[in-house]
Amino acid sequence: MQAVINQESSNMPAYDFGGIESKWQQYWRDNQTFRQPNPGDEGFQPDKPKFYVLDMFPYPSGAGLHVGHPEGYTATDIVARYKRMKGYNVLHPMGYDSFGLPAEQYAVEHGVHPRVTTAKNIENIERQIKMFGFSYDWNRRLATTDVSYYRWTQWIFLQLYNSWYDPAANAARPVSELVEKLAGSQWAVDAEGCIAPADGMRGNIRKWDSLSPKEQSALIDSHRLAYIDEVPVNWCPKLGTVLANEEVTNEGKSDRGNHPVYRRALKQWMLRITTYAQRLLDDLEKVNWPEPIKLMQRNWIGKSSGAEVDFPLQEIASEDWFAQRRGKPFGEPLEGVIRVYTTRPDTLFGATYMVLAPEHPLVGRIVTPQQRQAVEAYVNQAVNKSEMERTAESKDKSGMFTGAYAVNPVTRKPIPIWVADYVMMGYGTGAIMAVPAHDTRDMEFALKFNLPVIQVVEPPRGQDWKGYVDDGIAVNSGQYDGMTTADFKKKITEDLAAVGLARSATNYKLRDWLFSRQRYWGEPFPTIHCTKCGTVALSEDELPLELPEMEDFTPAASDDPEALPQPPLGKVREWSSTTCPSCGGPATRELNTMPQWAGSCWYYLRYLDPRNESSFCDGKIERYWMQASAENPSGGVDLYVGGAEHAVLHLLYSRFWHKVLFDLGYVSTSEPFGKLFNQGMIRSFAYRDSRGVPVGYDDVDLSGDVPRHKKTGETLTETIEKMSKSLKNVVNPDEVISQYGADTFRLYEMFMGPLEASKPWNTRDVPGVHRFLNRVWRMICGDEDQARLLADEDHEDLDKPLHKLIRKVGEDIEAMKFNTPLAAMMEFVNIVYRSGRIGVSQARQFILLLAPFAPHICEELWQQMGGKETLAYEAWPEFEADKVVDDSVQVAVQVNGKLRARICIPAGATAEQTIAAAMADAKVASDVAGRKIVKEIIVPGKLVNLVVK
RNA sequence: GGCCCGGUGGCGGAAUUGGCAGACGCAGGGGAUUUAAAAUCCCCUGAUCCGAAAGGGUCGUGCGGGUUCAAUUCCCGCCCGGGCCA
Repeated sequence: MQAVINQESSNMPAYDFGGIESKWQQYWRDNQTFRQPNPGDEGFQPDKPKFYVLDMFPYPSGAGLHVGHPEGYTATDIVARYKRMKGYNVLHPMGYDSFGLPAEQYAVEHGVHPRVTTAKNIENIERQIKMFGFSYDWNRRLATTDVSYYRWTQWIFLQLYNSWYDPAANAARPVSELVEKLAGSQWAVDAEGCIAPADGMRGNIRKWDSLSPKEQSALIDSHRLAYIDEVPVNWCPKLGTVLANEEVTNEGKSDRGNHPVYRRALKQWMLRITTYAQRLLDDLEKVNWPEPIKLMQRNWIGKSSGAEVDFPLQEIASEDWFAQRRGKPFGEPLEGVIRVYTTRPDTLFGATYMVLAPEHPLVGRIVTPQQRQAVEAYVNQAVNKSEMERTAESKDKSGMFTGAYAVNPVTRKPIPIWVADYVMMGYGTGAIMAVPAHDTRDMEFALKFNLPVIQVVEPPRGQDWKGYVDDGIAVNSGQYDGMTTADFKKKITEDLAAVGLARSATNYKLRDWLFSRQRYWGEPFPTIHCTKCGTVALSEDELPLELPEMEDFTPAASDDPEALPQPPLGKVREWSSTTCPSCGGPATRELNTMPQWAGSCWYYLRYLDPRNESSFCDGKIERYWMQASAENPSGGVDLYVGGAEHAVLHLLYSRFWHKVLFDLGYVSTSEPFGKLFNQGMIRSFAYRDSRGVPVGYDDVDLSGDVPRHKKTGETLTETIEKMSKSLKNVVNPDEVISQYGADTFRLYEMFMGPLEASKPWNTRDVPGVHRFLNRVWRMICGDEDQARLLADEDHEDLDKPLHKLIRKVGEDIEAMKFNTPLAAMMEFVNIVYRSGRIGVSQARQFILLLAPFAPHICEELWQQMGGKETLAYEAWPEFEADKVVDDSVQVAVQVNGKLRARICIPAGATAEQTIAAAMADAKVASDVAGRKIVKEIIVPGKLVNLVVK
């Protein structure tokens, strides 16, 4: 070891980041440094604890990587490298979310097959990712477009299709179990088609064997977790596809391309995520996620509780009718009854009219002849509107009187029934009681159509009751006057339930998941449609169902809103026409494909066992990598890092699939991601001229006190914005790396600020961290001008700073703080420079601390100091407890809260000694002189505050 | 409109969560080295006032109040920016 210190040969070259980075990247590749064996593989070390650290995999767009991607990837890489040095088996994979609409759109526009453009984009983005030297186990690489991957996506779809949600087990169960129960008569079907244990049933029961085969299969289909339904969807003729609500803008245009979107009822595959609403909500308690993300998921699931209340139509609402309801069960609504869902049953006395959703089946039945024409016209235009257009509170309310009346079950007064598009068929029962006095939208509607407004809630003093929507005290509510909102809700629900007019009910905003796209570039559904047998699923051994080759895969785009959807797959006749696996007759394949979310729903599981051909993932391997630990009590991925833009959809869909797989026994944890961390967005400076036209960086002169246009000299405005091509403020990682190297890039992104914060990229600051790496290099190697500071013997003065640094860096990485340990390492290097030397063993420890952040330079310096192989598996340095405490401490002395002096006293000084030392200070003494000390506050080792009068 | 984040020097940010505000870095200034420049090394750098200087006073974490010996941190009200949901 001593031999490496040779002051004679201090003519080392300067820090050559380019050479060092390619050298070590090649070393890692050649030596398979980051290959992580699975349990059962050769070289697997079962005695080590495990750590699964995952990045949200990128969509390989044509534009390649932007600076936001490597921010999260660097953070996870630091954690992965740190954990390896701490003795963990670390799973750290990377892959590509390569299906989806953008890939196809790109391919459509450029006239190249999506497979070709996708492969090219993956190649490019992988080249970019590899420049950063991340310690991924590239053997586990996957892409959602790989046939060997999507065959298992199809397989999971089959599991969904072949399962139903058993309310008794509160879990998904195989459909075969359901059929068994029905066939064995333990379970039966009631009049409304609900399936339940037969012995608890009342009313008309239908037995399984009394049903025709068609009825049987319809009954089963209506319980599958994947089912076909005719639902109003966002149909975009121009893109030739339906879009999810979140793919439609507030203006009712397509998120991509800004084309008009129409509401249209289409037969679509749906996933019954709503059956999991409660568990998706409850299990948020188990996971270590940022609270705002949990809150967003809770809001999205949107649980509310209230009551369902029946309002009879005026013509049937006799005293007899009400009397007959008494004591009767509150089953499906009877003929002539409008059932509403309300979260505010306490405002029933203020319900002055009712509103049906335009799609409500009763609309056509109750409308009076005089009103029929107007109502039908209204309904026809309303169903074309998007949900966004209909629900926006700012939107002018519209509606139409049906001519019919219902009777308010508590006041027994007739109230008019309207139809209006601000009521959604998909929420609650599709009908509401309107209480204009205490509901914002009902109030707007009542004002517009001149409907009565009755106060039933008394707000706290000083507030206007009109439009008061919060809790208060009941008024104008007969015997209930004076009750608080909470008590009233409970009481009236009970009272109405007793007379057969209401029941308490829970509602979720969450809708079932629309799972079809009229596109080519997605996973084909492993199902066929047979005229005789209906929808039939392929069996598992028929997978994968590969996408057929196609020349012209463009969807049939049209400007005609009435145009029928024509999925591109329909053009491939030889593929689409097939035979029914059930009856052998002619059949067609499902022509829709799955949405992009499908592939990203479960990729974290495939990484565990990516080459398995007989299963999506081996159970033993899954149990090892997903097992719970003290730091990760829920189990699952130990650390998942990505942008907050996936807070709701991807993370909710993944959790849903994972729970289904859990219920069916395919995975061992109920939650996929134990710990989630959201990185902030990296934005950058954008410059605009006086007309507001964006100006690119090449044309901006920043040398003066204000930014100016280089050519015209015009003063420019500077803002911080999301990077986008149109703003000309995109920073390209390739350029930064070629100029400063990957280590500098990694350091800069970590040094910018907290990972979770949104922060501006400022290219001006990049040389700062580069300078730091140069200083580290020269500290150990020196260069032409400067001798190294490395010495054989340890420098005692560095002991305490080094051990404090070891503690700090470890603690901060554990806490996902990456900017502060770098600041601390800079301080340490500054100390070394000032003190003039560092011992080689001290330098080795320092390099190990820096290695997760800047791995290439550290590998090189490690080798320079005698390391024979990679430092990736060197033990993380341990700090010594006695070396992180100071002998003496500086204590601030305040008089009446104002800083007056700083004194240096031995650590562990008593209160008396501290006060004495403080009083001994001339400044303090003169300040206190002649005044009475009323109070002495002592914070040991930190501060003394003398309160004097 | 509701909910959730955030607002600290010229800039990015730090502050053990109630205990010395401004670590570290950028930008700026000074010095050393150099024929010179770059690079490098060392020092200074919140504002303001007093002082020739050493030094010292006052103000200061979006704004206004409050709690406390002590508030960037806790409470109330407002302003601004961002996100999510309407």
